[in-house]
Amino acid sequence: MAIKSRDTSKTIQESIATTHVAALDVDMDAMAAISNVFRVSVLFHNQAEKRFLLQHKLSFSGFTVLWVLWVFGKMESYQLAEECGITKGTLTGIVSTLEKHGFAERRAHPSDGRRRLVRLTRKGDGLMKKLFPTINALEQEFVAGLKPAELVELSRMLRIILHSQDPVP
Amino acid sequence: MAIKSRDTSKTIQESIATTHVAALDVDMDAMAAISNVFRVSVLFHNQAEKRFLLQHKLSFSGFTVLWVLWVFGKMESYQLAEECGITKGTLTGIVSTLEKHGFAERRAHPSDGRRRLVRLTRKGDGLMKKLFPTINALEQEFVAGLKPAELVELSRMLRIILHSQDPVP
DNA sequence: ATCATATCGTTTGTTCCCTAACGAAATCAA
DNA sequence: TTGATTTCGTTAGGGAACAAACGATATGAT
Repeated sequence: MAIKSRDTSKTIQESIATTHVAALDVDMDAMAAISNVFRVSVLFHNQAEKRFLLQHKLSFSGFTVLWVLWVFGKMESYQLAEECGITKGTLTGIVSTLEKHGFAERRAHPSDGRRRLVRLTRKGDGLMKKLFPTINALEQEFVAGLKPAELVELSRMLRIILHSQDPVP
Repeated sequence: MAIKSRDTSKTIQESIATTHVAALDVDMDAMAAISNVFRVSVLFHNQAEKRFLLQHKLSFSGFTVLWVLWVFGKMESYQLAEECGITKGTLTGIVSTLEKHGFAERRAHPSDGRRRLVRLTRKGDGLMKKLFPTINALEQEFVAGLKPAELVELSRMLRIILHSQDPVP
């Protein structure tokens, strides 16, 4: 059985791309880093959907919305959209889908007739209790090849990127 | 003027999430790492689309297809889809959009009547020559807060994750 | 030569995602 | 109090994403 963990070689795609743009004035290291962030992101997204989410009629986006509701409790739509990183128009569709499957519900705001409150149903809460550890296990599986110190270092570097892109108020 | 680079503190979202799941048996470091990979990915995607791509009637996916065509030359559809990490059905739609805007074109395969060859038009090639350095500049902007050695280390760790998820043939 | 199977690109149907426009409700001004 | 503006959530339209099914073509076996 071949040992495949701790393989740090370039992927095929990375190698070909590197060769092709070698003549241009390009920062290869920056390109490699961002490209690999994308690949990990897409890979995790697909794995999570196929292995755990779709069998519950849940898209990754739907799971994200449920997760935010689970962590923050009931929320108003515009906050929820902000937190999930999507627009309010998109959120309307996702919450409608979640409502159709009985995972979330909309309520009227007690004092403001324009606003709606979104919250988990009992069914949605139960689903999250079951699903969250599963997703976390997948996260562990993804980073299993990294040493503990490396893992912390990875998060730290990503945070540097995130903070550097913070909108200046 | 506040110095905001090299900020390695947890984001607000990370803090709240951490507190909420503290009681559960959860690997916080794995959760933080994957979550932050996602945030960087979404952030870059949105910035690239809004600042450089949409003005050319190009989606991020469309740009990806164009990029692969630019690097690999003309390709058959099924290879192109594979390389872009999307399904062939999705690729049909994207190539149709690219064709509509004159960036790419479909040709018949010389010997196999089922296959199609996709390639850049002159207009598409010119667009990539202009766009690629711009995107690379955004990549540099994103990782500007990292020291050169850290940047290399970041790519290395992401590759470990990618290779660990390689499908076993 | 014929029939069965496999492969390739497209189409179909659902969901997601955005921007832009809209109606309802709240707020503010005069 | 009336009228204008702002702030909500929803809707509309287009592109993107997937799986599944569908023709057309190629290839294989008999």
